[in-house]
Amino acid sequence: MPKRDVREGLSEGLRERKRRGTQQRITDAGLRLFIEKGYDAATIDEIAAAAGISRRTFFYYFKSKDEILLSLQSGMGEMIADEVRRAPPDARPLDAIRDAVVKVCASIHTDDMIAIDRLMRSSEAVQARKQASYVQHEETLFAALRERWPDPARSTGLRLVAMLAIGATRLSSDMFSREGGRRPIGEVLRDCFRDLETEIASPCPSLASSATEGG
Amino acid sequence: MPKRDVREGLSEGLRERKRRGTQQRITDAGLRLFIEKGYDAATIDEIAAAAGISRRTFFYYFKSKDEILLSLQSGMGEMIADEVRRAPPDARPLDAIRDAVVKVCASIHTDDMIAIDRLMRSSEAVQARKQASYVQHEETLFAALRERWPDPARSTGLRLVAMLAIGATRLSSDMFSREGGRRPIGEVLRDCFRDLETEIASPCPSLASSATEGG
DNA sequence: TTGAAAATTACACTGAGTGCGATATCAATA
DNA sequence: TATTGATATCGCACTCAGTGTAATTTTCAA
Repeated sequence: MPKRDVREGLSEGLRERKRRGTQQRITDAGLRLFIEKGYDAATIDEIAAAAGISRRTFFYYFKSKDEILLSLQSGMGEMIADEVRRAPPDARPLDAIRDAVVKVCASIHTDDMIAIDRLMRSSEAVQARKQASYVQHEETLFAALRERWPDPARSTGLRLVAMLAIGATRLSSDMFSREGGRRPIGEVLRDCFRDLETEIASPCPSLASSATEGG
Repeated sequence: MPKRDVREGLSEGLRERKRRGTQQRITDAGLRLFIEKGYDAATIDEIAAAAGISRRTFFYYFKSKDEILLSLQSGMGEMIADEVRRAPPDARPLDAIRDAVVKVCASIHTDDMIAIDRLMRSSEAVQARKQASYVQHEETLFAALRERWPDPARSTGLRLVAMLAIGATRLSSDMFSREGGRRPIGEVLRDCFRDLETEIASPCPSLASSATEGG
């Protein structure tokens, strides 16, 4: 009698526990070695050895070396999207996202954030993949926005708002890291979004604007 | 008599001509092979052979395989920035950028654009580096914006406007490629920027939307 | 207990990218 | 013309990331 696999999420037993353990050990070993010797100098052989597994098993857990770093920020997009889904329906999308981002970022260990950010900066390829993961976040967020404000006429606009919001987040976390975390991330974020609104929304509507003027 | 090295840009002689020729041959060979066999399957050995050079010389011209593709869109950022520098000073930044982007994109062969876009989509690493190059464009554009509107208080806002504009460009070129180039790129771009303004600038768009409800 | 699925491993292979050193070519000068 | 220095070209050997394959062990459910 099959015991109804509905309990999938609970205690998947030894297998699942081991799996999580191994994954964690790889991440820890990787992070430690990256910090110790730099991203490029730390080889997969070393990481695998430090994690107590074989080289081949590493690739069973991670598709590539940079996934170690990428996996650390993979949940962000979903977390922000979830917050947005909970936003009051009469809010402006941009406000809803700002509040969501502030809330999510507040829940992250800032020390780790700075360390990881520094690491990512040390390799061009990783840096590039990080940017790509932001695009992923944009799309996740966009999906949430469309659920909240389903009018298809607004779709493209919402896509851009998602871009913008993730962009502001990117800029904020950048500033935050470069400042060494002196100001709280929430504050940096709010400032960014405020500056954005000042720049976009308010500048004198009196000026002749969108004339299709060739130059 | 040293002939005034000021003429650097003109006909730097045989050496420079050869150099450009080789670079072009590598690019051509690479592009052809990428299209023929796919990005991953085309090896550097093959590309070098097809370009009539040695494998080692390839790396003298390009830092890596993906640089062949990246080099094709490397000028974009500067071109847009130059256009922005020429914009009337009373224009709104976002309008200035939009016009600049429309102008620059109009000068690009769309067939190539679509082909290259498809290629980039075929490799995650290249895709990632492409995103990274957009960030580069953002920064180039931001520099131009700061020259035009130097008020330091607006700096962060302008940084975000640059993000936004490049984002709109990214989205447009994405839509354009996915549409297979049916609509002219300039039109797609304008629509994007218009949708953006509608979504952002208007005080409360959530109430007065024409409910074009679809499935 | 048994059998399927998941996890782990070794081995061999391809291909990107680098370091090094040798040789060739260009461009200018004595 | 010979010399010289910078720029190009090339071959070789190396490291390392990532993959394919196939064999072995471990977990888990029936």
